[in-house]
Amino acid sequence: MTDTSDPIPSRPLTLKDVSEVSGVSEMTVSRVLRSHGDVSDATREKVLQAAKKMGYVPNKIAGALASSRVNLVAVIIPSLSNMVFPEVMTGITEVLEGTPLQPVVGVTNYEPDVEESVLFEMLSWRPSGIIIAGLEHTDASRAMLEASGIPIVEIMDVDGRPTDAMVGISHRRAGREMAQAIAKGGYTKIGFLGTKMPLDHRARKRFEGFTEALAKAGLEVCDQEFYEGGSALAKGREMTEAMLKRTPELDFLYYSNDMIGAGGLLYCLEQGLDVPGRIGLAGFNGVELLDGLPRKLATMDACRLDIGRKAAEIIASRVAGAESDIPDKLTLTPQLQPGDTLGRKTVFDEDHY
Amino acid sequence: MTDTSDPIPSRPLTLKDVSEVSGVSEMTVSRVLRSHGDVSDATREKVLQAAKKMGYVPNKIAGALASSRVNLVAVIIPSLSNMVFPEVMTGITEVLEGTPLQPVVGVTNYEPDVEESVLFEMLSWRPSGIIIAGLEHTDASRAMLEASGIPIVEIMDVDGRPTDAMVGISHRRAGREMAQAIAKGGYTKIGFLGTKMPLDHRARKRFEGFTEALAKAGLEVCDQEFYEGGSALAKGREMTEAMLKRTPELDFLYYSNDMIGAGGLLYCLEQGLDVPGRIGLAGFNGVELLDGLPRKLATMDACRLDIGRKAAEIIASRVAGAESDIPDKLTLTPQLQPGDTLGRKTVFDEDHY
DNA sequence: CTACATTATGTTAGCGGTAACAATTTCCAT
DNA sequence: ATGGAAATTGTTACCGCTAACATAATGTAG
Repeated sequence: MTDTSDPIPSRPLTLKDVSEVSGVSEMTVSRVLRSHGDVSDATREKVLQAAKKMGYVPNKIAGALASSRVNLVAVIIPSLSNMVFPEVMTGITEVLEGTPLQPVVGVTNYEPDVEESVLFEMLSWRPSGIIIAGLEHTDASRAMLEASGIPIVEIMDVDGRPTDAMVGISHRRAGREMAQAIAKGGYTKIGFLGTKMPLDHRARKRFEGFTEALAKAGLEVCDQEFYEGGSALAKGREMTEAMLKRTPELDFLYYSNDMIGAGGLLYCLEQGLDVPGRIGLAGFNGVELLDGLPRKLATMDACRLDIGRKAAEIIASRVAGAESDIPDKLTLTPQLQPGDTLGRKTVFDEDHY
Repeated sequence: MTDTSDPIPSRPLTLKDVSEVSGVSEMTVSRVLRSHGDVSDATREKVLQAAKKMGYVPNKIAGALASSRVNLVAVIIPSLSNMVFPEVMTGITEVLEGTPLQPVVGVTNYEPDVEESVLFEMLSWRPSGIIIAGLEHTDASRAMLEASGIPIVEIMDVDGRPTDAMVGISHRRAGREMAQAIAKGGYTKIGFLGTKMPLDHRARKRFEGFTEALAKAGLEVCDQEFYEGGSALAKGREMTEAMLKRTPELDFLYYSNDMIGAGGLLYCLEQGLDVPGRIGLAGFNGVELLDGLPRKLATMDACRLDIGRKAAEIIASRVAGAESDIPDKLTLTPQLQPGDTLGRKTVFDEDHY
């Protein structure tokens, strides 16, 4: 496709090269390539052809420096390996595709220090906006965010004070609602299974809301267990087994995410336990994986797609300068999906378990 | 942390600002901040303190332009939402963390046109290297890759000719080996379930290798079904049901990925089918999810972590200029993991199922 | 056919850093 | 002292592109 007749193969092409070939000034080439300003059809064609034939790729670094405009949006998230953030990314990408903006992802592994350095790294590219997970950051990170002077959207969580804009759900409330549903279901001996939480603030807040609402209903968490690393599905299975052996009287298990919940569900079904009669189960997130399970695990959708979309919309509208109609602080409301594992209704007969 | 006494809040700080505050030239500040060249301890301290206190964040755009060095590695992959690419990313990140390089991800959704534009976009930032999934690209993409003059590693697949370097497994061979194992297991009526393949070349190649080796064994695929979108686990379940109803005599199902395979496995177990006696099952990828399933699905590890690692190592060593000992074309060899669903052996008694 | 708006192109001066080299200063061995 | 190497700091000229302004070409109303 590209012209291979060029005797000097290497040095990347510049505007000048294109301008020489097409016989106009660099500025005109620049205008054509950015479709900015008036250029006659004739020259436009000439330039486009030349650029294409030569295989010219503009240097955004130079462009960004000259125009101090960088169409990148930094997205800083804790992890890519659970199913939640990829879906947020999908939402972001979806919206940003309709704009000149482009997401750039940084991953922190839930570590504040890593977040700090990733943030620094990203800011040094002078992005047009930042989408960052969570409301908890190191002092230095917070200072950088504030000093950056660009739109910032903190996502996932709304239990706290954002630096700028915020889109998410209340994990405290999510925990509370689940606790209420459990209490209403008549369960009394409740176990909790989750990730080691010191760094996962959302999981922690759900747990706090959960215990708080349980307490209001005169209940408490009778047993709990935490894990780290490994296959979440297998962990859910193992932990459930361990917990039920240790505390057989439990009649409800609340999992901090759907994956370990699914593992627990599979375990309980294999054991022939009556779910949700003998024991109820619930997870959190609403991952689509659940659709394929033998029985539908109770869960609460974390609104991941929407969070991504709204966050991107806020950034996009701020960058476009338009007075946005999207509120700065947006609280989405997850719906509790009782599925087949919460509430002591009879199990349908057509079920094979 | 940062000094809030500054009366002019906005305009991002530059080297000059730092140089004025610390009373040395911009160049010296630059040297300190890059720990490059000789600077006396006294000035170094002075500069570092000033920079920190002011909250200075260097402008990499300017730096990159001036030095024509950009420590970014473009990583172009088809998707983030299945479990395979995040793991590749993990491998890449792991290795790159020990270098000044930073990965930047672009997602193509398996669409060649999107790949082309993502590639263009990325190249316009003049990255130091490219890691890109697959060997199939549009002519224009290929031309850009060749013209870029930077190290390129095409990953996942080795069945074809790379532009530059290549790390992956032979999907044809993976398909063949699975077919051979199935034939050896004495299965004869084989069904195939997979994604709609026109765009997923790796899945296609596995399928080709699979049918080819089956043919050699005098066998053929009796029934096949393809899906698109939705929850893979649920799809696997549905497709399996549909296929077994349509073609009940099937005694083996080969799935193009573990997720739908897992769905199929769950379905078969629910139906009380004797697995792997009455029917054998196998997937592909070796996702850790399988560890939590009631029975271990036969699969073949796609070496994702290693692919990511090796690809990153190749880029890193090329960028460092060192004559690398890593070969340019690297073929990893996935191991067939028969699990509990391939081979008509008895299921172990200590198993709970 | 002038006069003035309109459109099309070119020129100049940076954007904020860094390479390369120049100019100091410091430190020793002589 | 003293010359010269080593260490430290500064100066200059870009990197490749774009904003802003200048200029040239074209159109068009009076």
